[in-house]
Amino acid sequence: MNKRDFKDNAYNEISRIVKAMSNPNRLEIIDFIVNGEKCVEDIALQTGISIANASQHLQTLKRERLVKARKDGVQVYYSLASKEVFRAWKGLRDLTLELSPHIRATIDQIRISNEYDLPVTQDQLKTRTDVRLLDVRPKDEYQKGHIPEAISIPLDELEERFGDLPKDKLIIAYCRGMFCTLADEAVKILRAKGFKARKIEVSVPEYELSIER
Amino acid sequence: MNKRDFKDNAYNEISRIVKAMSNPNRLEIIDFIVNGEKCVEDIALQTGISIANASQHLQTLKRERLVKARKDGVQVYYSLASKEVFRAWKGLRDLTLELSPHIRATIDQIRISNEYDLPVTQDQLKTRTDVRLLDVRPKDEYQKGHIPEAISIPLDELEERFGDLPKDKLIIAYCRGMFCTLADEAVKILRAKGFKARKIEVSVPEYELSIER
DNA sequence: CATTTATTCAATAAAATAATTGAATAATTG
DNA sequence: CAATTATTCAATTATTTTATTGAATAAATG
Repeated sequence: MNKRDFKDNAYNEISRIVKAMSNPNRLEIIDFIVNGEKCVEDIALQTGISIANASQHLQTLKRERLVKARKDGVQVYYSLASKEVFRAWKGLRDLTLELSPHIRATIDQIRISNEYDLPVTQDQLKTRTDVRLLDVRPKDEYQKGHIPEAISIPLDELEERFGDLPKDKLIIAYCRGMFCTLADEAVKILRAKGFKARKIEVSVPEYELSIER
Repeated sequence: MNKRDFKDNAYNEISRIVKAMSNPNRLEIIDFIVNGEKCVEDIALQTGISIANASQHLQTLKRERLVKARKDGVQVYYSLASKEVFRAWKGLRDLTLELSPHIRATIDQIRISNEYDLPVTQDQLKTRTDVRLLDVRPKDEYQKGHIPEAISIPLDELEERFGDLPKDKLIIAYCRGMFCTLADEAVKILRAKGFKARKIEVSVPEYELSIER
């Protein structure tokens, strides 16, 4: 094999992987299943596309080995094939946030329109003892992995569980990450009830990646 | 703006950036200009495509702000817009190496067919004093940035400069990175002349990234 | 100012790709 | 066996992508 063929080979292979990630629906699927395996119906529901379409997108991702499938009864659960897939996804997401200031602005706007203070960074989190970390994702995602010390109150149970939360501490809510608004909504509700509450932008996979080094 | 519109917006934006990176020629261009700015002709020559085609691909990358252009007299020099672009590229490359073992195998085959020992890792590099680090890229790339302690002998000057290299030390050659064969060729030549020589896989941008943390 | 050189632009044509839908199929469970 | 769930298939449609020309533009040189 000559030099040119070798290079063509390599760049074509990368291109195929990148093309598999280049569709908005597939990007959203990746960003969703990062929080734990999900069946096709969950994914269709979350992304607002048809089940057949979701299945097809999942086949595309599977063909390129970006996701793995686990059959449990009649359902097939999909999850990311490896941490490396998450790293690549995060690289692309962070790049886009740098290159497209308007996306960053939209995120901030959503925060501001929900009457937010500045977000809390991950570093601040470690040094403060006057806070209570709150995971507002669905229970199953919490059970598959969460940030240490976090308690689980899924957003739709929040109204019934105000009693489990301290009034004197700052409640720091997190959810699925950058493009998820669960924690934003939780903070809004908590503030209306007189709690001190904020969102933190870090998600579980990002937290886990950050403690690896 | 509702939740769905916000998400569509975000994933569409990422998708546009990813699509700009999804073409094999553009991936090769990115991987090439990582080593310093290059004019259109250089890029066309390196990738084996026409000048008009190279220019067109560069416009696509520029439109998405992945590369920046600097005009110098009659030439336009292109380079990556930021470190974040390199990080994203590296994420995709590393992901592909994990997902496509056959690419890794091809790289190793090229190494083996050139009679190589196991490659030296970056960590080993720091602890050894019995080595001489050799940058075999074109002079201009060395001048734009190189690994500390490395001396510059472009591959096409190697035959005339054997005298500048020690016979008693291990010569560790590096070039543009994973898919570049300059260092492989240098090692082959050096060994034929009785030098102890190896390639190291790390490139300058990867080295710089690694010392950042 | 005319010429040369590098790059971009515009238009074309070819090719490939791929997104979506609904119906059909297959597998599992009760 | 009926119901549920997931996957595949085929057809349609749309869209995009890409390489190739040759002309246009811009800067430098004689």
